[in-house]
Amino acid sequence: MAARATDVSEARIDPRVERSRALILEAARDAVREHGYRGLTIEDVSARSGVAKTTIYRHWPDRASLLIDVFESLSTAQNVPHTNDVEADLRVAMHGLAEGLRSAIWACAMPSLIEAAERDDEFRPLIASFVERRRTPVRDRVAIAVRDGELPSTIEPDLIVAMLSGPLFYRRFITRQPVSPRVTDAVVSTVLAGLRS
Amino acid sequence: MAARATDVSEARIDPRVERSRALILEAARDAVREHGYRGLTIEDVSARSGVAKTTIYRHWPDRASLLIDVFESLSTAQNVPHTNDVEADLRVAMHGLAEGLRSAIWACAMPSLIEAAERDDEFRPLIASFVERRRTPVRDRVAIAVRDGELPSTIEPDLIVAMLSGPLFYRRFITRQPVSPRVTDAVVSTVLAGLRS
DNA sequence: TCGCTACGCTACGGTAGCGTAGCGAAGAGC
DNA sequence: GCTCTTCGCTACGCTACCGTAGCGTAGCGA
Repeated sequence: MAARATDVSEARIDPRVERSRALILEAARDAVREHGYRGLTIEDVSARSGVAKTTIYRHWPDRASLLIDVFESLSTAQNVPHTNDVEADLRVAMHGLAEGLRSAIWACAMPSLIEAAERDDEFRPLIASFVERRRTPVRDRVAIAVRDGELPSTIEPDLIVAMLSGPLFYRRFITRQPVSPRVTDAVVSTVLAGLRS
Repeated sequence: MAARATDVSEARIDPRVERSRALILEAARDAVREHGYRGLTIEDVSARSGVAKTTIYRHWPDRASLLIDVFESLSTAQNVPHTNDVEADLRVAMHGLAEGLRSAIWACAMPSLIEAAERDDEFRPLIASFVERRRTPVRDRVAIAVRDGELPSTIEPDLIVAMLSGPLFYRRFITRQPVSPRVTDAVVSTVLAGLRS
């Protein structure tokens, strides 16, 4: 939902409301990270945040709505540099992804989001927008490289992004192996070499 | 778990027990596929299977034990051919994986398993053994190719497997895009070309 | 025929969590 | 200072599910 702070007409928000919402969201993020999306309970969030359960219901109609806002608040954009060396740029981007996978909160919440998207139609657009914010900048950079002839156009940018990011996700979530810089570098250079050959 | 049918002494199993266990496991598999690992309830399994709730408890001490058996029963091995053409062999293996990702029950349960492994230490060895049964044959095939000089030894087989499988998982679970044969082929040939260049 | 085993069934006691109602207190805004 | 909003708190009713107890029954094998 969000309090629509950008409203032109009336941006006046009671500071108490703002405080409550912030505390609730932060506690809910922690809860999701620890217990997953099915494990998030309003009473737990209330206990963690120190905000009364009733106050939570004053701001969100039900558990699902809060959950959606939590996931939305976790999504962060991906910065991709733009020099005249695609490989270097993508290397930077993938290191950013690897770093996020290693330590960011969204990485802990990712399995929950995947699971939620698999079960509930309601969450499906959510994972899409969630991923898109990190994927689009990378894909755009790739697309430019294709346009400029730095990369062949035989394989669409979407799939190239999958070939770059996929192995990192795979190691993080499936085999639970470390996603070190060395691994990231190997993936980027192998894939780009493969594309150019 | 399992009824230890390989016992030398007494392999005598009451057919009724066998029937109950089979019905329960099958219903539980369906339940996990539909509702995830947190959504599996004994009462639901009982209702689906037609087996009394008490009977379920006669065979499994609690919900978690049943869940573990469910996941174990879902894991299937991966067949990898062994001709003298690595690329062709890996292509076949990856098509098998893609096929599984598209339609197999274990693919529907995968998000649950990932989620479970992320939250509970108890499930962590489970996803390891689950994945290993599919990953090891592929890695072995790659290792042989490295030994025979068909692939360079600069990148360890483990990471090569990640570069091959990762993009498929990524498309299936993260972006929820189709994992078509065309995609699979593109991944295999790009990665192998990259390794050889 | 007689046990023995596994099963189904009903009925529990107990817990966790949902979402609601109503009241009194605090403090923001005017 | 007055009012109006927001909050905290306690107490609910309700549902879903856990895991258990106890009884009666069906069928197989000796």
